[in-house]
Amino acid sequence: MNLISELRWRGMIQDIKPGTEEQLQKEMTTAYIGFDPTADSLHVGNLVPIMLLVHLQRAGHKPLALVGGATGMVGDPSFKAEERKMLDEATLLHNQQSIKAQLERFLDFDQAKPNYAEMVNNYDWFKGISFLSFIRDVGKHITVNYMMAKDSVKKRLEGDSGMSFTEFSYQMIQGYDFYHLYNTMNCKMQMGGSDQWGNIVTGTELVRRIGGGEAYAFTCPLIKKKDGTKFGKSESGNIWLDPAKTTPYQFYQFWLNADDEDAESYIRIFTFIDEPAVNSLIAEHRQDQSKRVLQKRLAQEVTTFIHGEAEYEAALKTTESLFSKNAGVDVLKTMSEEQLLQTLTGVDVKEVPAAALTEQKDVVTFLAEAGIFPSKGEARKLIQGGGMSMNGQKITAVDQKITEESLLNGKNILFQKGKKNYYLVRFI
RNA sequence: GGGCAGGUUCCAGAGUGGCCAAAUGGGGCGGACUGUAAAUCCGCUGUCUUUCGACUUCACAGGUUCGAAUCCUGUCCUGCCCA
Repeated sequence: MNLISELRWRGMIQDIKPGTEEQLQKEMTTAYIGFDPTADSLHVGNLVPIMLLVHLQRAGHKPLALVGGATGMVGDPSFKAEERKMLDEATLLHNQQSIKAQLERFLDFDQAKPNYAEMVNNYDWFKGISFLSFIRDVGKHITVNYMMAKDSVKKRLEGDSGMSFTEFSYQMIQGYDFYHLYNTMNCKMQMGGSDQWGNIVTGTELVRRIGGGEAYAFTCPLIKKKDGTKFGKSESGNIWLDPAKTTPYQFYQFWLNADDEDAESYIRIFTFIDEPAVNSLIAEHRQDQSKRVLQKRLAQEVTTFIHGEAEYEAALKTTESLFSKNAGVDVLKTMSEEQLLQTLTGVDVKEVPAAALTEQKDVVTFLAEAGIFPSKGEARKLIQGGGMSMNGQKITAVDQKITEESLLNGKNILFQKGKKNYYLVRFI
């Protein structure tokens, strides 16, 4: 399958340099995408670049994942309102290693394959370059006028917070990455989100002006939610790929909660389901949206891709027991503690000393001490707002006591904060 | 280096001596409705606190005043213009 036409029907092509498609058809092409080491795990926002690399490799080309050790020290100003805080070197190093470990699970690094994936870190080549040699050998080839004409830069120039020279330099640094990879690894193509287009084109310009070579690129539209809010966040923050940060159950829930409209584009972007199958799923979805056919399939595919089959099954089981109408909490009551814990895999567990039971604490104090709320004030506020349930029953009084009678099966209490946040309290 | 305009709570943005924990909008959270959706409506949104209230905030440091986000002095930072 032709990579570009595959990505095109999925709605994953925004800008594309002329000749890119021809290049891909002509020969096995090496292409790269950069990842920012801003945290020690990738999150769902990074999923699009990952998908691009996977598609690339499946189409027989060679993917490079670049971890931005150097660029991470500078910070991309593209379309951001303000300069971001800098990370220290130790943190960056730690983050790079964690990200590398994650990426290794999605791409095929088997060197026996002609198009095996590779990982590079731009810090490796930047650490040896002096400022003087850089501005002389590289800076010479790009005019400031050219750099300032970029939309990403213009926005900051027009804003009222200014832009430091450090940030302004960013596109040169990233551009040089491309040039470097072109020279050392015969990498002829770069991909990225559409906010990267400006930076990417600076790279192709450097390849052309310094080396006289031809480089290609395309970008993927940024994922937007229908309501315009940022993709990849939930009430509790980022959705991480690291199961220690976001449990597979929570991860599954994130996708299951996709908006009806968004689900139609997500299923194309975040799964590998082929076009006819996607079309029939969408048709089925439109017939009766309340069944959430798309969301369920989407959540299944993505969870399986990231966490594996077994974790998906567990997440599904947890979801069914917590949200299904006919099962619900009543079923949980009949379970042993072991069954309960197994059923509720991925739900936040809070451990509380068993002594707390005999002290007849009121819910507010109890919840604050159990760590479900940061303070009594917040616990009270939410309870008064009617947003807190215990074992499936709404808590109506702030002075309700927690005693042994509150126990679900003699051992635990299941709390529900808001509509979708569950906490299992275990007494130890 | 000179001139001008600014720095307010998550964001935008009012407030220019007491009625200010600070309008309004956005965002976030919660509730009702529903399909664990969207739209709509309602509530909460500095921290702690059962109520009263206490404490910390309007760039930073001092000062004037019974009382300052608001006035004065200095410092730092930003934008625009000039050099």
